[in-house]
Amino acid sequence: MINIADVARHAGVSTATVSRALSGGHHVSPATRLRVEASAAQLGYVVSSNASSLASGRMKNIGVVVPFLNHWFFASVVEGAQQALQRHGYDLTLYNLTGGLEARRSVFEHFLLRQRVDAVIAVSLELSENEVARLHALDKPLVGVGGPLAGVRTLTVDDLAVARLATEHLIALGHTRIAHIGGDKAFDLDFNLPTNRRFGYEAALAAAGIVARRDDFRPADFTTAGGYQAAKQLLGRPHERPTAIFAASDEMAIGSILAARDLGLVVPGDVSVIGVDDHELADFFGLSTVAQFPQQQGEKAVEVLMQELRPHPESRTGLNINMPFELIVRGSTARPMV
Amino acid sequence: MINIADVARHAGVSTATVSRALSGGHHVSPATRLRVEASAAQLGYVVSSNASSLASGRMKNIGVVVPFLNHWFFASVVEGAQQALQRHGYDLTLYNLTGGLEARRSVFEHFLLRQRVDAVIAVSLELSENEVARLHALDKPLVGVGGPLAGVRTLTVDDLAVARLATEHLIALGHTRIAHIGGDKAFDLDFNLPTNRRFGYEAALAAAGIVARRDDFRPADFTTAGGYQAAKQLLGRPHERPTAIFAASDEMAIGSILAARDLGLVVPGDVSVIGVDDHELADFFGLSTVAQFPQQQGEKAVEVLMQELRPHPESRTGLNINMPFELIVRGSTARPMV
DNA sequence: CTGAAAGCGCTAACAA
DNA sequence: TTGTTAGCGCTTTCAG
Repeated sequence: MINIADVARHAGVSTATVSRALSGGHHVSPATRLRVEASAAQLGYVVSSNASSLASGRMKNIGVVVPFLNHWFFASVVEGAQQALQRHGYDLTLYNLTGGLEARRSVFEHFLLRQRVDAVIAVSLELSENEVARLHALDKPLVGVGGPLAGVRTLTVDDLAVARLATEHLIALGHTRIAHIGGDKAFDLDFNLPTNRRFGYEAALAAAGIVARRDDFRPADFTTAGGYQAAKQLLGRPHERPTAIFAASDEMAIGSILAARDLGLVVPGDVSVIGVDDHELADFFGLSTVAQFPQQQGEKAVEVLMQELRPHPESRTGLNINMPFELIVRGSTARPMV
Repeated sequence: MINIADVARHAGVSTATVSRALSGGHHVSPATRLRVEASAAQLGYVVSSNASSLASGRMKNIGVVVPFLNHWFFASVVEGAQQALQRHGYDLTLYNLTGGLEARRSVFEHFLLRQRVDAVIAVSLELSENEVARLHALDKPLVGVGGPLAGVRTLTVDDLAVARLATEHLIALGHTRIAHIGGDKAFDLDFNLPTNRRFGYEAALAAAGIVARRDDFRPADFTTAGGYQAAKQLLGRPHERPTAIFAASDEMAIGSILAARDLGLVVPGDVSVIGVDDHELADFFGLSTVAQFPQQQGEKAVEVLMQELRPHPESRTGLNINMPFELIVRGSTARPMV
């Protein structure tokens, strides 16, 4: 392995100059910088990140923690973050908490603290105060994606507004019997997104002077199968069948479409269906939805972090950063038949 | 930050002893080991991985390279690898090549060579000889998942056998008009899996004395939408409609099921459909399939690597390691109606 | 603008 | 079994 001394010798300068020339290039004359760069390239020199980190305290590596990876949303966030980091010359070290409580503890007690990362991005994770405190104690910037995390800079979409928008779309089309498939309690524990979306739905109804019937809400588990089952119950009722369903995720919305079909109902003729996410299958199913952009969220998280990692964090944004969302109307929503 | 010297002082031993006690614990008396461990715990000491790596040459970190993350199969492999690595006390640094050629070069020229990783796992990636050579030159073990990579230890499922098994299942049920939806040329570039699966299909037919009709094969892009379109073509033919479809992925198989339904055909009454993967939606759609176990593949890749990373690699397995697969029969396949 | 030299925190000979 | 000590390769004052 060829090291900084080799380059210094080859370029006829000191190792200090090589270091300076290769990192930022401040306080080095253009001429020598060029010479050093040429030597480095010629010799195929690559800095040893360990030595560099040890000496400088910068790791050029950030930790990303996700609950699981095996899910469209999380995978997209990570992918976005990875690409953004790569542009900045950073590595991404991935931790996923699928392994349960033990894995979680081990991540926080050993891995994140090994001084491997400059900062941490926590995706859809409700960190305990203890966990947050630990990170803060180490002076490691932390940004959250999609939770609300006490005292932590977090990127969130306004779930209430998202749900309101979706519901308003249905109301504007003329629907008055609008059911909602939301998350069950298990999901509320880790991020109270289901509750927020339900509130948004109810707020939109209320604003339109519609009273939400209690049995027009059904909890499910955010999967296609869960949405299917919930929709079957909703649509199979002999009386007062809803003419529209707002599902809190596209996967549940797709389940609803399939449930409607299996009951012989036509979408959107008999039931309109709208979801949230703009999942990769949404287009195929012609599903109207409120898109959120997970990849972009990952990228943005990185930008925020880079900001914070700079010596003098200028223009720090507020603690809560609102991410965009957008109504996408496809074929699954239409005016109700009279 | 509290360091090894602090622990040494607290435990009344030298830093060398602390180092030994905390890593493996060889050549240390049980008594002092206990004492050191107690001190470390009490002080909240965590080794600086940089210093440790710099001194030892071991990074305790492995690089995983995937073409994209945003896909069930890759995400599952990574998840499996991550969990296995965590058990071994290793970190996982993720590289994805979604960014195109430039990103790819940058990964290989800078990131992987920064001496950050002890080894590399390449998932479904056709590495160039140059790229492989580079890694070998650095003495970095490399294991592939799901390609065949020249000169590299690779985990593969026998795609030919997988396809044969699926097709044989249909033949055994009595089908003779069996269509195949495979991958198009674009996919063959990166891993010639589509070709292998097609060969397996043809081999099974040939063994049963069935001649494969040319127009019973349709290429698609491994997505649900692609499978849907291909199946529409296959099933919409006025004459000699196939009674069964073998799709090279579950997503295409699901597309086929939906296409059949839209044509008013009943699955499996009018058409049987079988896929490959055991995708998370397979169960929901009652899809018969040949399961492969991506998570397990990720774990296995780690085991192989750990083996190789040990001082004296015992019992090295062959270059090609066959991964298991399994026929799972659900409701989408049945005897053809006579 | 450039060089000399002191660490960064740990591991691994080597000695004891 | 334990301690001493010389690096690992780089960054960063501090001089010049």
